Amino acid sequence: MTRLDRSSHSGGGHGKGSRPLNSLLAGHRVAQPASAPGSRASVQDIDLIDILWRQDIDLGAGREVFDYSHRQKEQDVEKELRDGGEQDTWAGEGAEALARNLLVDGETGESFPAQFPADISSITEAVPSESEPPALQNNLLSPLLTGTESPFDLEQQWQDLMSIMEMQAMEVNTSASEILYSAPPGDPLSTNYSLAPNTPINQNVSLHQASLGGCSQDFLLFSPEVESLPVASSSTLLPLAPSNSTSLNSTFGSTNLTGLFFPPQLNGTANDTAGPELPDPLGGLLDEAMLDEIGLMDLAIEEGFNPVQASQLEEEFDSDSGLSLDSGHSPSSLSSSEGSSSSSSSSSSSSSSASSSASSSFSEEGAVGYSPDSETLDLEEAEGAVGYQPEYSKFCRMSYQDPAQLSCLPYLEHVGHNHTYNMAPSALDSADLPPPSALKKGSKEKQADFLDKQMSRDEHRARAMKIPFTNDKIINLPVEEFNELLSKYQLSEAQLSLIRDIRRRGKNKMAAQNCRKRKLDTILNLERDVEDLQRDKARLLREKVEFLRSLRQMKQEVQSLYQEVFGRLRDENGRPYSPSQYALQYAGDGSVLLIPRTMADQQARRQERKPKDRRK
DNA sequence: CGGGGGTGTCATCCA
DNA sequence: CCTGGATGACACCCC
Repeated sequence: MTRLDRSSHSGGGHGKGSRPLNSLLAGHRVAQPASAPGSRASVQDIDLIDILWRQDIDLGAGREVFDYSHRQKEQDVEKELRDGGEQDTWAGEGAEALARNLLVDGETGESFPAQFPADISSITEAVPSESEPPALQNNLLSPLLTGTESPFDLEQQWQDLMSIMEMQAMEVNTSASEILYSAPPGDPLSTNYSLAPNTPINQNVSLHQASLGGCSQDFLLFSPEVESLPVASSSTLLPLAPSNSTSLNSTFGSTNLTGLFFPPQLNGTANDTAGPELPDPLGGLLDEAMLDEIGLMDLAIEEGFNPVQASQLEEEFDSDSGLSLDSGHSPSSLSSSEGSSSSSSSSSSSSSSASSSASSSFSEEGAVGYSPDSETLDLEEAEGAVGYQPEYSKFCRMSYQDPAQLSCLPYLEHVGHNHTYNMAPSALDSADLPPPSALKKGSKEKQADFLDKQMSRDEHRARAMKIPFTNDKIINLPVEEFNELLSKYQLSEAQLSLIRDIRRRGKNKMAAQNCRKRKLDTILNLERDVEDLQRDKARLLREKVEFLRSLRQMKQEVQSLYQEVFGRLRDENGRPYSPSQYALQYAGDGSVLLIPRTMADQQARRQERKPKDRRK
């Protein structure tokens, strides 16, 4: 059994023990599709990770740090969406953003609409007309939408949105696209959303503009400076008089907003052509829309997320406390390498290969090392070698690989893979049987030939030099016993030298095997670590999206409240206030003030400049 | 035939 | 100094 597992030496099996490892590695790096059963990272997972990559880019971390074949795959997918073959996706994103009137921050790699400043002004100032419902909406709603958010938060949201959008765009080409665009039935955005799966970026543009535009006013309500505001006059501070608010409700009802989110003019080009007469009147609303979209995206993410994997993630998040733990799973983890040779258990739990698990079986470790190579089949030595193996187990140190397991079936070990190159011609000539071509096809000769092929170089040499004991012993005996053994025989200098070489080579051979195995395990551990980190990232992203969603919900509630309050306000004549001329401000002491728009805008601008100055 | 993976070996460092 | 483990580098083999 174990010997079959550890048939890496055999030509036919060609490393059954190690092949899976490499296949795994290859699968992660290049060949295997991410959704292949053997692959642990699904497309969705990778996409999520990509989102976080982008955030890393925002923070200045180069994506190439994490770049793997995932990126390759993603690029392939994106190539279907894009004409250009950008090397890097976010470079491509930047190009695309430019194409859609976006500017890309060269420092952060972040995209933002080129006309963003204009939008702010247009939103805050260019909509005085009361007869313009969208403007009213904007003026009404925008203060509430991002009042608690700094521009940075908004840009973060923007980044999230972009990332998620891109992910969506990618997944349009995948089977998950249906899932992605199946929004909850209750969500009013779902219809619009599902209608434009192929133009997410355009939506992004408008949304972003809207969000940033709305941001400029959002300080009104929650401005900490409200108290210090030279409130125009007592006349502007009006009692909140309940009255009919039908017009406002019909105009500003959040349920109606959805229809405004994705009209044709919201596409980037449409915005350009729309001109000043469409000064993004939906700014505030679109901020909301963006949040809605984020929520949708979140849903998309969550649904697009491989459910199995998601649940897996949940479990693993709970169970995985960190990389160290994970690496602990692995027997031959980096930390274990120091003591790996002294403890069989250190390699027993190896996740990876059959060979490692086989090596954990101590009973089979008997002749760790060289013995299996052939001596056990040496007719002259077979008895001694076989009989001796158990003893070896006492003395031999454990190794990752235990060639000993092959000792019982050495023919499996060396079928078709005899490293007799470099062999000294003299030794070969003197030791070898006549070349196969010279042999008749008798069964005995066949067997001899076969056995001969099983012999390693050193065995041939040992036989040629008439070494009176097995290479197994030479290699695996402890020093004392080894010397004792040597002393028992009258050996020539050449023989002694060969024996020493055999011993050295044999030990080095095992060491090399261990070394390679360890290296492989290290790589696997690192890959696992990477996967864990990716999962962590995905989890964090999901949490973030969740937070954004709840934030959006809160904003919606505040917005509704704002509408409700504002809609009930009446002036001295009993008429409702125009949202374009008045705005509510939330004072720090909990009171709500009604102030003229102009004042509110000024204050908003003041608020806006402050962080900018601070940045400078 | 060339490349990739596995293996053995050598040289070297180090404990 | 000897022994042996670890490892990079190289050569070879097999597929």
